[in-house]
Amino acid sequence: MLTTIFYKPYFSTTFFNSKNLGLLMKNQEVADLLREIAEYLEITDVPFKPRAYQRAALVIETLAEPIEDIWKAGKLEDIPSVGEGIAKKIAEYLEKGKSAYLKKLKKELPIDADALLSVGGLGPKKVKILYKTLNIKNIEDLKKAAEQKKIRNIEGFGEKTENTILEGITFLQKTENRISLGFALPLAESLKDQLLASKRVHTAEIAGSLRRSKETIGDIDLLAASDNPKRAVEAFLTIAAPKALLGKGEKKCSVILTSGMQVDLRIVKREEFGAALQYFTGSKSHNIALRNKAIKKGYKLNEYGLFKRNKRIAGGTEDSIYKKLGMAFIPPEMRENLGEIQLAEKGSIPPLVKLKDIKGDFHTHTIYSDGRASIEEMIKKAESLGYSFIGISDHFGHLRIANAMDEQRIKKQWKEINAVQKKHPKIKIVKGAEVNINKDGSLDIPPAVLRSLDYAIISVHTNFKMGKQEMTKRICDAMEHENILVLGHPTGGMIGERKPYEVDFDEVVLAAKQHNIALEINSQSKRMDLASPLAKAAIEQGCRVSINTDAHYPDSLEFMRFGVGIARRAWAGKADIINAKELKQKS
DNA sequence: GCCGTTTTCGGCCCGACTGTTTTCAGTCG
Repeated sequence: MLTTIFYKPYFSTTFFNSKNLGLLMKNQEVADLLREIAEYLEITDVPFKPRAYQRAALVIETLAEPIEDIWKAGKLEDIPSVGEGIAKKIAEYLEKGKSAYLKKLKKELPIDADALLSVGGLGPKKVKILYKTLNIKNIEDLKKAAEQKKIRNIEGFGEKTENTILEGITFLQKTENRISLGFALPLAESLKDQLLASKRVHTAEIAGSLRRSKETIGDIDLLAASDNPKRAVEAFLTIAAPKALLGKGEKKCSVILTSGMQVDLRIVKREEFGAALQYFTGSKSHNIALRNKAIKKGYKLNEYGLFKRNKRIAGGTEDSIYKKLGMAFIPPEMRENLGEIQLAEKGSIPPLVKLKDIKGDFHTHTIYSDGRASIEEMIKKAESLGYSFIGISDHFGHLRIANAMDEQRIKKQWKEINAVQKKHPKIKIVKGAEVNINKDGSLDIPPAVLRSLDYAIISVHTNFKMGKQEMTKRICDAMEHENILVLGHPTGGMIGERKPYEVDFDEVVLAAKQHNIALEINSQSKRMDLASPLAKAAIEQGCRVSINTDAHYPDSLEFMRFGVGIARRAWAGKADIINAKELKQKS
């Protein structure tokens, strides 16, 4: 057995507190409830309350702690933007699973507010008028009225609005899903590069949730600086060749690409670029907090700059804005209003892991299982990325669909690895395997083979639908085995395809920490698993993380940057990432 | 309904674009 150790085993003698991280499902439910309340209040024209509910929803959605725990601890009102009134409604919902307040609102306004408001071009005011004049309560009513050309006759509405509504309804049925960062980023980069090449802009940058490296995004936000915005917009339209034009003006333009992706382009002047980039990177919550800081200092912050009275005092760069507000620069990935502003004010933004810190990749496949390239092709690519090591982790066991290896084939593979290693002495090739966790928590590999590996990645590929307790026990039992380095794609979700399995994530984190096993951030476009809120929670608990690509092709090794983005959203430093350090030989 | 190096009361992010107006309300991000 080649004894390579990857990081110093540590074992805390103090018992660490168990915080039930769960999968934060309830947080989303509560956020949805508050948002729905806000919608009804908005339509009934209640002043200021809607925004209060929306703010609270936004905060709860991004909490890394289960709302049930906060409630049980009697600390709901400690959550920013949650006061007495909203705390009571949350408590009632968590206790009874429903809200009397929402029920009352729905009784007073018996319409499907959520659905109607999700139609593009329809806001609270129009929904209310449609209900009052045509008794439109849901999408079916709306569609019928539009098709019968009844809407155009309402005062304040017209033919165009009616058509927009009809288009909005069809669009609604088609686009439910958010797109993975892995698919959206290359597309956005290509648009940006072409825009730059057109020479119609001085500079261009990707903004929005994409720049914040969010695992999934709703649309692409592009920002460009130009002295001739009109020509820049024209150039963009030629490049994007959109299927639909949602809006076009002097300074901005919104389109739907043939892929169904929405792209928003905004053009600003050169001296405004930093302020605009800051503004359009968001998040909304971060920006509102930042703007309030500006107001308190007697400034005004908008997408054109930071102003004292009417004089611009910053705005050319993002850095200049944060500086003038008395803060350290905040990396885009951290801008979620989760405490980063307070850290920046103290000047203690932690150094986040960078792509260039990554020394190797532990999760890769070759033609020995379901990969599409030879060992040497993968090694060459890894070398070109400047890696000092690469782990080959083809499937082992009985996983037919992945062409998993048996004992004979893995021995053949080791021979080939040894030969390739000789040809490529600069990069260390480590012999791993990805092993399926059986339904009962055993591993689909003989103990002797497991021991002879340099390391194993264990992961769930079968029997996704089992009870939470059963799944938790299955995974935790599997982690008891020796020679395991990584728990692969720990929640099993596939973006747009499959929900994560049910598991008590806190227990998984505890077991991983206890057995010195790293949790994976799998950078495959479809996986992005762990996602950043869970990765952040795991790291806060002292768990290590391994950022891997699960590459099945040489070029897929470049997915690493998506995983690094997620890790940065999780506030991970170099020390939290096991493959951001060199391999160490044991004795 | 929330919040406070202006405040326990009186504020609440703000600018672009669209469509329907004929100077602006509504929507969006």
